[in-house]
Amino acid sequence: MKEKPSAIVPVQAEKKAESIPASSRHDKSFQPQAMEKKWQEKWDADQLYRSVIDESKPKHYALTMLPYPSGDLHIGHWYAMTPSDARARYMRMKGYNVLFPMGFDAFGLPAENAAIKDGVHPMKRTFQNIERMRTQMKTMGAMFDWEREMISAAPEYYKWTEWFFIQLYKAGLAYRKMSAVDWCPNCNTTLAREQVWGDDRHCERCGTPVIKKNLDQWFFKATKYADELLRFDGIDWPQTVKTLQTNWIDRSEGAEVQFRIASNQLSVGNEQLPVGSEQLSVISVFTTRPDTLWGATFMVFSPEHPLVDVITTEENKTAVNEYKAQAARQTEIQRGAVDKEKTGVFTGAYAVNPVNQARIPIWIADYVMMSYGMGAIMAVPAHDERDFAFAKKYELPIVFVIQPEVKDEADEAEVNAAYTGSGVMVNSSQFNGTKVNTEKGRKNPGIAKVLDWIAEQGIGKESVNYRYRDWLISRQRYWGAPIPMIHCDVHGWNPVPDDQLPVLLPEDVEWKPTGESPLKLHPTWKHTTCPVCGEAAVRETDTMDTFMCSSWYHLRYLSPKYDKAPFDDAEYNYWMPVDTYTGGIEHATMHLLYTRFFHKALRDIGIVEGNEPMMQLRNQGMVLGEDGDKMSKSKGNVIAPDVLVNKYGADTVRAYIMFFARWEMGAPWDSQGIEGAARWVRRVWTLFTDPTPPITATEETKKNLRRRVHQTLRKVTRDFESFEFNTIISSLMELMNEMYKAREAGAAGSDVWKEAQEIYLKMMAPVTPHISEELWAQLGKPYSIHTQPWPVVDEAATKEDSIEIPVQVNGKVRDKVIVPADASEDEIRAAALASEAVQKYLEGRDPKKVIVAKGRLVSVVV
RNA sequence: GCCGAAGUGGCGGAAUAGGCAGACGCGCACGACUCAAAAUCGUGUUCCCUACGGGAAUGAGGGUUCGAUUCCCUCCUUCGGCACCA
Repeated sequence: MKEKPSAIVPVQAEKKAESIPASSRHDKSFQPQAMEKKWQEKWDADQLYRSVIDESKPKHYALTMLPYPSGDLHIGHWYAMTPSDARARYMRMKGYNVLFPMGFDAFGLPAENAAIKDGVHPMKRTFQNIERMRTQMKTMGAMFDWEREMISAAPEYYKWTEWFFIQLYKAGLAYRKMSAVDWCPNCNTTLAREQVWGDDRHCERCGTPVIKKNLDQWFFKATKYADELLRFDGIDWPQTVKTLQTNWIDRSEGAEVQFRIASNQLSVGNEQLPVGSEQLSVISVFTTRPDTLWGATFMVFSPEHPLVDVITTEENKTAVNEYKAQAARQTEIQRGAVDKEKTGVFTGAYAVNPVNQARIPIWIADYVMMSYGMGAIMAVPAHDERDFAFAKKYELPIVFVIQPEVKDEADEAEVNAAYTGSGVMVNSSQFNGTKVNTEKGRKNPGIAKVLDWIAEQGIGKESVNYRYRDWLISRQRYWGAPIPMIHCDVHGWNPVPDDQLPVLLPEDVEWKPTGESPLKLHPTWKHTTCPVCGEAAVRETDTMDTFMCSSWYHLRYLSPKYDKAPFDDAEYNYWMPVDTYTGGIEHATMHLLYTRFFHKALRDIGIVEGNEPMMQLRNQGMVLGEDGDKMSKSKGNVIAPDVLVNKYGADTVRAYIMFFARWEMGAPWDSQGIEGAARWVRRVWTLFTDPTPPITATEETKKNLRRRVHQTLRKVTRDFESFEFNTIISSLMELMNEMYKAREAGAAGSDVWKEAQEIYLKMMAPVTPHISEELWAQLGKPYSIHTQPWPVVDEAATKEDSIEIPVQVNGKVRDKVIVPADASEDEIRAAALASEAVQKYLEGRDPKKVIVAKGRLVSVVV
């Protein structure tokens, strides 16, 4: 056995390898960096990737999620963009007029935080970063049409972001409300519900746990579209995204039931009733189990419920206030801990169960959340585990109203736990004997009957509740699109008139680490006049969530310089909707849900058409560091694409990105693995550029080569259609190996060889656009390969003459027989049974059964 | 707890319709070239066995089938989402 080399040796070896540029190691004629630059400049000069309306061709709008201009292009950007580019290029060759634009999601916190640190204005920094990233992006050799670039932080863009806000406001879809909202103490701003993540409820951007604050904020009425957002008709989106959105919206069917507060308990000795208390005698609760109403033996209010103070009796005030204070001190995480023991206190008040007039006590407990449903519940301890635990602890009555059909179980259940299974209703007056199953809503016969009855009696109604909340738009930050609203003491809130748009961000702002928005602190900016009366008024100083900017950017690409409207109708009519959208799945319940909502809102306003903005969605995975961890500067495992491009050229980086993992899965980066892609690109170069030996190949060799070419074309075409990029590259590698063999056999230079070369370069062109263009030119073909039609499979050529068929005996492969491809079942059977190996295993016995899977396999059973 | 995705060699991964498991590549080993190394080219490379030949193997166990990575059931692990949601 060989010893492993000592530690010194590999270090030296590495050093040596590093010092020689990979590209010049063996083949002086292959200089990818210079060659790539040459073609990029030519494509640019020729406007090869300009996409303009062409009614003679079918259109294809390919969109990949736009980046935030952080300042440096990351390998993750390459991973997202270059396969999307390859797909767009493939569609172009298929005959589509393809739009594949790129832009920048340029508002956002990092630039503002950096400004607070070093005083550099976010505008300056952002546009510098964009310059740099655009230059870096151009090294990818992607077919981006830079004439259509949009930058969300540019006034000519955010003018229309503001305009859209006003359209939503005018349509009644934007409103202002005081409520308890999520606040990130690090980012010093509120966040939308979707932007709070994980068990510890942290900020999606910076990871800091959020807190609750009561603030007056702007919201979009996204919940109006909850039901429609649950439907994905006519769109080809990954099931995982649809599931994530469905779970996020979390529709639950049930009933709203009204309980009267027992009047003698109402606010004893309280002279001044607060606003809204005239309706106090009735309180609504949401329940998914109206069939268990007869088992509601108490009510529980959330400690924050506004009516708690009103209903609490004098003798219970101290305990209630103490409990409220203690609940307020706890974070939502502490309160949300599932295994926490239930606690609560009695308010002294009673409610009346509307179905049986039972007088039931009202408690407060922190297991009831103000943020869901009505902030109050009817408690049915017999049939709800949480209510059961609570009732046991505080010795509240437990009345079973659903009886399992098997009696024994019932007896046992009554003692130990709540019963949540199916059965028949009992103790429920006229409903006794009604069957109940475990379905939700009307599908459950018990629930359906009770729903009808409570509606008749006027004590409740069928109702649907969602976890989904309206979209909180306000951000207390400078670097975003201003919310174009003006407040006047007399006329309230009014939109900025259209002719005053955009409301520009002031440039002369001071950066103070106080956490307050510089817009608020600016001495003059917010002072303006009321659009209604012309008197002094103030501007809204909050800006918009940047997800607002990205909700419509796909529309701005259509006509980024258009100044009469957010987009030009002619462009819209030709290009929309987006045909293929690619990007990360982390946006499933954020951007991808916001943009669907936004589109539906615009549709109802009459600005856009159709029910969905993006017809097909595909998600790529993530490139991890070589250590398998998420890439981060602090871990030092970041892979820089620029370094790779300098070493290998863009084609190799593109090819490796498409090859090394299943695109939708992602995988850890492998610095050695990229050598394989580099080798492939170089070997293709060598194959095409080495002098051609004389043609000596047999007809059979040529026929076999042609067969492989067309089989590969069929496979590559199919894989492009289905986004299976890794097998595109492996198929191309295989065909290259075959071509080397065919060359060895003297096929080079033949007509079949020339066809193989042509098809090979065309298949390669979407993946490695530069070398394909170069070799295409060297073959003397007309410029450009990227405008060539995708080759057509010659099905006849793909047919095999003879096939090798494995023969199994009792499930194990024992031999392989070669038969003509068109052999009949009988012929295949005969050939298989004639095999010596098979005869050996038969040992003279007759086979019990012989199964012939035509063209595939023979299975002999003894 | 609920919902979803995924478990295949040393590694990334492949396997149209239930039909030869491990394509392609990395790595490794050996050989050619070289004074030598790198690069390049060639050969081999799932594991086990006294290696001719045979056996086992796609997270584990069971089932359906002539035949299961693929279909069904139970379980385990990892990742992601949601969660006292009424």
